[in-house]
Amino acid sequence: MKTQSPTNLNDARSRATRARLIGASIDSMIECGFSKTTGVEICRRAGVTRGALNHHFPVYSDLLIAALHQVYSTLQTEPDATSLESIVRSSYNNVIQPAFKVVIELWLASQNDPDIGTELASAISDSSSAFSPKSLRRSDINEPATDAIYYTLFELLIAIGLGRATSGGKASAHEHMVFETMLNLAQQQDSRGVKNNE
Amino acid sequence: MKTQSPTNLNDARSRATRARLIGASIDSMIECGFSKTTGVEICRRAGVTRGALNHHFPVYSDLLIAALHQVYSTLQTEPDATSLESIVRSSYNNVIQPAFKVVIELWLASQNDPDIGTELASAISDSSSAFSPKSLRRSDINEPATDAIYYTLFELLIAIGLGRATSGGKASAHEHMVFETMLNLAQQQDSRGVKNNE
DNA sequence: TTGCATACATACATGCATGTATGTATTGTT
DNA sequence: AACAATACATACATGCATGTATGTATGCAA
Repeated sequence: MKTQSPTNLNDARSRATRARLIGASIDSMIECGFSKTTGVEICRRAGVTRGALNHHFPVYSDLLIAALHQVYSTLQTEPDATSLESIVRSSYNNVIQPAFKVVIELWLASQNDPDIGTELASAISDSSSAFSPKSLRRSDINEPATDAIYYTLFELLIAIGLGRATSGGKASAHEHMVFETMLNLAQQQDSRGVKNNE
Repeated sequence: MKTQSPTNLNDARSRATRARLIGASIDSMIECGFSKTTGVEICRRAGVTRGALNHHFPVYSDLLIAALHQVYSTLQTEPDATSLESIVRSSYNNVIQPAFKVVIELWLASQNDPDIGTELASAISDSSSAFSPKSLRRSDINEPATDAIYYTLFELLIAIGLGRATSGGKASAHEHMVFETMLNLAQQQDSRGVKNNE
């Protein structure tokens, strides 16, 4: 029978091995990039053989999809943010995470190899929902004239993330200046929004 | 003797082959990315065999360095720009070039593989001189308080370049809004600079 | 025209990643 | 206890990129 006790030993072992493979995939993509993240490298980091990887993920791209879903789940913008400023702060905390480099790597990899785009299509759409400018847009304000501010802040977040990704995860000397500028823009927009709603 | 007529046939042939190899390298890096740009792929595009590549570039990284130098030479910001706005316009025309993707690819590749960073160190320093925020800073204005504007514009240029690189070279639906915002920021800064100089 | 250097092309050996098939030990079921 | 399924490890074959060695044709100089 398929039905087994919930504290199945094999099941727990499988989950642990899967988690280690997924974690090793993320670490490898952060440190080695997308193209140098190979099955051999993942198994080396996870401390298992390729037999284990093939057993749990017969289709290699499924492992990458699982890893990407885990990355995106940790990079979700706070959904209950009320002001644009708070959304900017929350998103900033996302893009400065080392895992954000994986998102950028995937963008470029799927552009360089269309097959990757199709194989990881589900993960990519997940990405857009987590980082789309829509998450930056307050539902109570939607004037076309102010879209530029939202998109500009969105682009600046991406740029900061790229800067971190290309600097070993460390902030550049001027990152804080850019962040302060972003906060100013967000606060101005927030105050305009309040005035418009009054 | 080494001294030959300036219109040496062999010399012209060599230059032509080198140019084709360098051009094929750039094209491959734009279309296939850094990691998938291989000696085989370059030779296939250039229409020569790997023997020719090895003859002209016994050290493979020398070919990449030559290709990157050519990329950077075509992405130089206009040195005689007078206003910040004109510099932004000029830099914008650079980052929307397909070749700018090569710059981003190199940033990530050298981060993923430190060996690449050391091998292509000369090309990378070339990059910093071509895209450093210093090129955005007017020599007549250098107030620390206004640095944030320059760095913010710099980051936005990078973000636009990344957006192009991850969208097949085509502009996103909101790119023009961001560009207009950048021009506004630049014009405001320009007018403040004039007032300060009066 | 003879000899040498240049500019390639071809061929072989090596390393690495992947796909796949099979062996094996542990776990779970009856 | 016997059988079967799970969770691996090991081994083999293949493809691709690279390094290198050698063959060869053309240009150039004496």
